[in-house]
Amino acid sequence: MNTVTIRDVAQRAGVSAATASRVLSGNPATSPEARSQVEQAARELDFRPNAQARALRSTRSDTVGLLVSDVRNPFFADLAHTIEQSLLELGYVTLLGNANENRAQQDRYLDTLISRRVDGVIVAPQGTDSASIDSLLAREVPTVFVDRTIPGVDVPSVTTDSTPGIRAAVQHLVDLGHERVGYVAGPQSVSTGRERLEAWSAAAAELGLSTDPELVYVGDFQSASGSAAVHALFELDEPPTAILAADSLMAVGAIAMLNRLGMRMGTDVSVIAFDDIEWFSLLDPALTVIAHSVEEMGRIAVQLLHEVIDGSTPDSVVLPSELIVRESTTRASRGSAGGATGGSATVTSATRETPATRASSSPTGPTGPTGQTGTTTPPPLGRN
Amino acid sequence: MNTVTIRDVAQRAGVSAATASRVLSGNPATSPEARSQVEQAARELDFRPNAQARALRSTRSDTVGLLVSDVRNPFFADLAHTIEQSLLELGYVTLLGNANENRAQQDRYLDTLISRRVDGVIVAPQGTDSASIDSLLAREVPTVFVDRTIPGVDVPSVTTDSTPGIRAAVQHLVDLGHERVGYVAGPQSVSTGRERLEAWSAAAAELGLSTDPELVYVGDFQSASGSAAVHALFELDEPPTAILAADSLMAVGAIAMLNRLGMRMGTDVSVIAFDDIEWFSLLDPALTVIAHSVEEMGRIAVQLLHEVIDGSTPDSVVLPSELIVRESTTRASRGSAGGATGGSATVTSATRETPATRASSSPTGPTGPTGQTGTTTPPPLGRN
DNA sequence: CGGTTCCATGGAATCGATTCCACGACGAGG
DNA sequence: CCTCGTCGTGGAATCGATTCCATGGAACCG
Repeated sequence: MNTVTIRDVAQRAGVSAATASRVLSGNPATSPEARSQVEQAARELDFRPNAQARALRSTRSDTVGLLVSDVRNPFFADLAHTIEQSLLELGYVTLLGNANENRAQQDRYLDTLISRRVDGVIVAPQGTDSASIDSLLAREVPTVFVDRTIPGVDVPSVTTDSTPGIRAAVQHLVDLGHERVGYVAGPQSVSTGRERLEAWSAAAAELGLSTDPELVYVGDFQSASGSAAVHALFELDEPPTAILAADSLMAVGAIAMLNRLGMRMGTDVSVIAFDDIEWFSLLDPALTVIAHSVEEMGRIAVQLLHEVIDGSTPDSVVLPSELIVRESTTRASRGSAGGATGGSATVTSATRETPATRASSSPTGPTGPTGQTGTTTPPPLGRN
Repeated sequence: MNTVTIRDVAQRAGVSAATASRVLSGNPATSPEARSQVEQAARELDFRPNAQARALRSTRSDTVGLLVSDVRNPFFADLAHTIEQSLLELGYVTLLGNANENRAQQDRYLDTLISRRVDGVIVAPQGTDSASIDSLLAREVPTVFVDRTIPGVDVPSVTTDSTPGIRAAVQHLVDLGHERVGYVAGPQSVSTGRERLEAWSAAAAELGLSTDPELVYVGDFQSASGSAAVHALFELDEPPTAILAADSLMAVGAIAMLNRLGMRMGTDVSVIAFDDIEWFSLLDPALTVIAHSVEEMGRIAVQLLHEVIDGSTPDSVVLPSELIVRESTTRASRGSAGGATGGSATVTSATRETPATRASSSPTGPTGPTGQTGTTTPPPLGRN
């Protein structure tokens, strides 16, 4: 590895290393001649400052660590993308790590982030406690939680309030005459898994769905568990007439298993997924979903981190969720009688989602606090 | 930021910094007492070595840069995932960057990777030339190309030979009676975009599809261009009866536009996509695709980089592609007469993909060289 | 015209871990 | 008993950029 140091640049420019450094870092205390000489020398030598040496001395690395649960989950891929873009605008480079929905791997990654002295960390945390997260906080590394939280750990966060979306979904299913609905829950070691299950249970009890515990299957946010859930739910004596999955990957697994079992989504079984993914509207029938804005979440996470790095302690933000009704939810069918879905191809494509089909959940006022420390009014939920 | 240095550890252990360093880096020239003392002190102080200082002195950062074109593209998300996991096993941390299918952003990222003195770089390169890539090579930074190459730049690479898959796809469409097929090409500034278009043109000419240039629409590997392509293709006087899209995102865009135009995939128009994505088989009808193994590609990329870092210059590897026939391709329909696809739901799900439906492309011998420097026999194509 | 301020500059210290080199102690072999 | 080799150890140099501090010259003011 050929290596050009600032001393080489200084020598070629006929100045000292100190002056060269000042020129290259934009320090105003430099003469025009020195400036042009150094800049030319740096260009000629294709000089790239050693970021390690710089960080060592100046205790800034201009690097932010981002730890997501699973890049292959489209929700986190989108999130990683917006966060990375926002950080780039602020001059930070992103060190992206993948926890694989696995606490050991999360901790391994956090340890290297600490070693690298990143300027800040954005985490979608696993589990309920973690030695590495404690370490992070003990060292006062600026940290922000995104999508998920850890109870009792006081860190600014951006999360989604799942309640309005789930409540609207339950209401929608009740309106369609469903009584037994299967719920494919996320892991109870993760805050979103717990909150969504609670919201589900509360809404089901209040709005009159069956609260039979057999109708709840606890998965792990990965697609295989969605398949397992559907398999289990349809072996019950009284199988459900609809399914609600707590994330997109489990929804994918669930739909795959429905197909395998020869059941037609929208006709035989209604399906709702949490998380709106671009291609969910391409399925036939198009999937009814509970949506929340990934872009918003990513932007706000970066903004919060920026404030934490600047020394303030911003309030946590809770974003709303909303139900988007498409075609995968229809009137409850007794036995396997066909539902009321569109039959011919042309009708199907004519009834695709329009703005009017959205049952939005009170997008005006702030959503209630969900155990967060401080809660500011959420910005309006925009779709890219 | 509380900071514990190796001197603090040494002092607490009653030894010098040199000895502490030796203990912590596993140097055998240490006494058992020193070892236990230092280890205990390090544990008590929760010492994390400053990776910057270490890298500065030892000229190793144990970090590899990975530059993909777009994390939101499921193909690259999967690729990033396998590469990251493989690198982790070798003790490297991955610095993931996103070029956004944009050369300026790619170069910006490569510059910071050079500054950080990463031990190696894995790139899916944009464009046909790049000052930053030249810089990389001039500095002799170990580099490997993945999925794509840059002509004339001699760097080990793992790529897919698109030819057999595309040829099989064309043959399949010819067998179904199609004559006019729309091809949604990738950007011609990217090697895969060029190679796939060439393979397409050659196969079309040879096997008897129309070579009308109006049937080729050049997109940019992102979904909006797939939509635009379909929009344009179906305004032709003689529209195509089938569509082949050169990547998954453009296929998504194309399908969305077909739906919007009220055309039913599989019935009115046959569709084939390059890249097999998990949920493509969930579409109804399930999508016929040209597949290649992401896991293989990721693993091999890491292995190549490992060899380059060790000082050898491994041969490039070319992986095969194969056609997987599902339900989105049916006999050519004249006008809008219905095709021969399954009508009832039960039949549809009964005819889902089985191993027997795969028309594999000579998986035994090595595929011919496609302009690569050296080409080794590709390993067998396994699916997770 | 003398003294003060301002400014560009270079020398040297610094960040924290690694590593070269020298030193003392101890055991073995002559 | 002396010497040589081995081994654990500490001091100091090192990596490369930044930054504190001192310096000398120019400009400015009374």
